[in-house]
Amino acid sequence: MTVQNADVAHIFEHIADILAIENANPFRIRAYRNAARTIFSFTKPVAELVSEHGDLTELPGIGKDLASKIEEIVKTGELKFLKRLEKEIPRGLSELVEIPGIGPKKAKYLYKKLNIGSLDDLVSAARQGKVSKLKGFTVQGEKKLLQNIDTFKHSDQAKRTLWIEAHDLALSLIEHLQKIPEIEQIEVAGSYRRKKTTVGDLDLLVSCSSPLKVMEQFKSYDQVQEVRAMGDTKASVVLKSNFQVDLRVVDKESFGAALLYFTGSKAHNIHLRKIALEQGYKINEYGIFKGKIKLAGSEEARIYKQLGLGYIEPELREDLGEIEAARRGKLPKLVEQKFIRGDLHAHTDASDGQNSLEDMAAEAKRLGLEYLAITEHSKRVSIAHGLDAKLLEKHIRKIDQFNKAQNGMTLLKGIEVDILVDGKLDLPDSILELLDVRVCSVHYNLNLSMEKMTERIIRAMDNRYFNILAHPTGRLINKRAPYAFDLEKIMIAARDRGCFLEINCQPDRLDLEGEHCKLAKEIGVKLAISTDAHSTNQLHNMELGVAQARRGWLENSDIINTMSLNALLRYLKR
DNA sequence: GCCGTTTTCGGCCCGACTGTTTTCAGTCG
Ligand SMILES: Nc1nc2c(ncn2[C@H]2C[C@H](O)[C@@H](COP(=O)(O)OP(=O)(O)OP(=O)(O)O)O2)c(=O)[nH]1
Ligand SMILES: [Mg+2]
Ligand SMILES: [Mg+2]
Ligand SMILES: [Zn+2]
Repeated sequence: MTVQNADVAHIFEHIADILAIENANPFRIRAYRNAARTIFSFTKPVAELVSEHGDLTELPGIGKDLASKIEEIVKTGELKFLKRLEKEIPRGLSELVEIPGIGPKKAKYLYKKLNIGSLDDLVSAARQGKVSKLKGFTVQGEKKLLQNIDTFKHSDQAKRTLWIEAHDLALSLIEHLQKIPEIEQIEVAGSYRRKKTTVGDLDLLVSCSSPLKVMEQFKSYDQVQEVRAMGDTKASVVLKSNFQVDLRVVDKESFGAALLYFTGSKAHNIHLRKIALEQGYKINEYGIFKGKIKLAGSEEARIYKQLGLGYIEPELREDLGEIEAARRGKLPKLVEQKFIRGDLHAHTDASDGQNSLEDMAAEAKRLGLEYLAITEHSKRVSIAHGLDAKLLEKHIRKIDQFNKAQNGMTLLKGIEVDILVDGKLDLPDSILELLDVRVCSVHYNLNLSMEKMTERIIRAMDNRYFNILAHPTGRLINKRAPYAFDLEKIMIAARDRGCFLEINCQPDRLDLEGEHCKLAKEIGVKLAISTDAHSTNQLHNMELGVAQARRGWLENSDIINTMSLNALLRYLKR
């Protein structure tokens, strides 16, 4: 198995943790964290770059030293430098800093004083009351520590919360807070606002003339389990679900600056603040300042403007080139929900959907769409009552019948046809030919080698009736990793054959997601944003996919379902 | 450890909350 970017990133993060415990230069530590972030979000495998003798130092934050370390990791699968560090600091010690309230200094202190080298060591020391006797700890703190360790052990740290679940919670929290009439503005910031597929917590920002009231109301939310911190302007609670919510309250003159700060990302903030310094300004969550004079603060856009930058949409704020683009006036004009004219992947009760064809069409029309493709499963997916050729013919007639009635909404004759293990499609060309659009997907035999899976999909694309590759990576967030295949090769093959890839809008798929979209744009393959709705409600998920497209810098022209129906049908012909 | 149309050395974002720190370090956002 070749070394993945995520593996390299994890090694650098681990090094940063150890160096922090060793009290190394904080900027050296940051350099490792920055490099980890850069590599993690780099769209191409660094292993590939190494084998092609590419120049790793062209990546931001990667210099000579880190480049050679990456090369060593890719070539040997390990890093001598890390081995050396691990001899000095036990591996378990970096677990400690995962516990809220324990940072590198306390971890080192516990190690020095009590020889605590792992979470288990810490638990037994705390149970014996040894921790509370140390300087900087209390009996109460010791109790809380044991609780925090317990919840940590019982939660899956790898699991972040789906954006859509955070969304429901956010609505409920907002409703609760808005009972305070003095509240002027309220916004959910953080990764939620940047529309990441998953979030680590919720970050709420409020402007209000009486902050104390807001803090009290926040604390009284009935799901609050624990108050982590509670000050004059800032509070942090953990809910019964072990989900953290942060609240920041500012006055309205600072709302824009605070929104900018709280939306992040952290890397975006640091980069903006660095530019501000270079221009003789200072940015904090209260505004942008020249000396003591506040130049702006109530609106985000005015802060960007003061720096000579165009407004940067939240979805782009990852410090992945958006600030440079803004400076050069080269920001993309991102695709928007209102430009989406149709949906190319939906199911009805003819296979495993919940609603009738008529209901789905009516809802799509209500949502302002011009066309909706009905794409039932094919026969291989028997648990979903996939259609065989005969049933599909019946289905085709039904759609023709529907369209005759001129409903102000055109249904497209489609199919979600399975890509079989040998790369053949699950239905004969003679029937595929009769359709307007064919969505093709892999549902079975997921454990092929990378080469076999890539070959399988490309062979399927060789079929001239192949239009759109559905949920291309096959991952299910928090449940199933993407199957092994070469996404870049697939994108190139699709582009060269006039095929397209999907941004599947199901909340636990979001497949492709933002970073993949960026790669698609670089390669030049166009995408379809499709809900894969199995009910009328799920037709509303379009905006989740649009958000991912936006995170990937995509514009209207990168998305085929921004086209009019006639243009699209011509475009699909191969 | 990285980086550079003000620099190849000397900077590297900025502030809130907590605890016992009597003047600030640690942790976190
Ligand atoms: N300037 C500055 N801002 C920060 C720093 N850490 C966090 N922030 C800002 C930017 C973050 O997006 C925002 C919220 O912090 P979070 O820890 O909740 O991160 P975020 O929501 O981006 O990701 P998440 O999904 O919650 O892990 O606070 C920092 O060290 N400096
Ligand atoms: Mg957050
Ligand atoms: Mg947060
Ligand atoms: Zn489907």
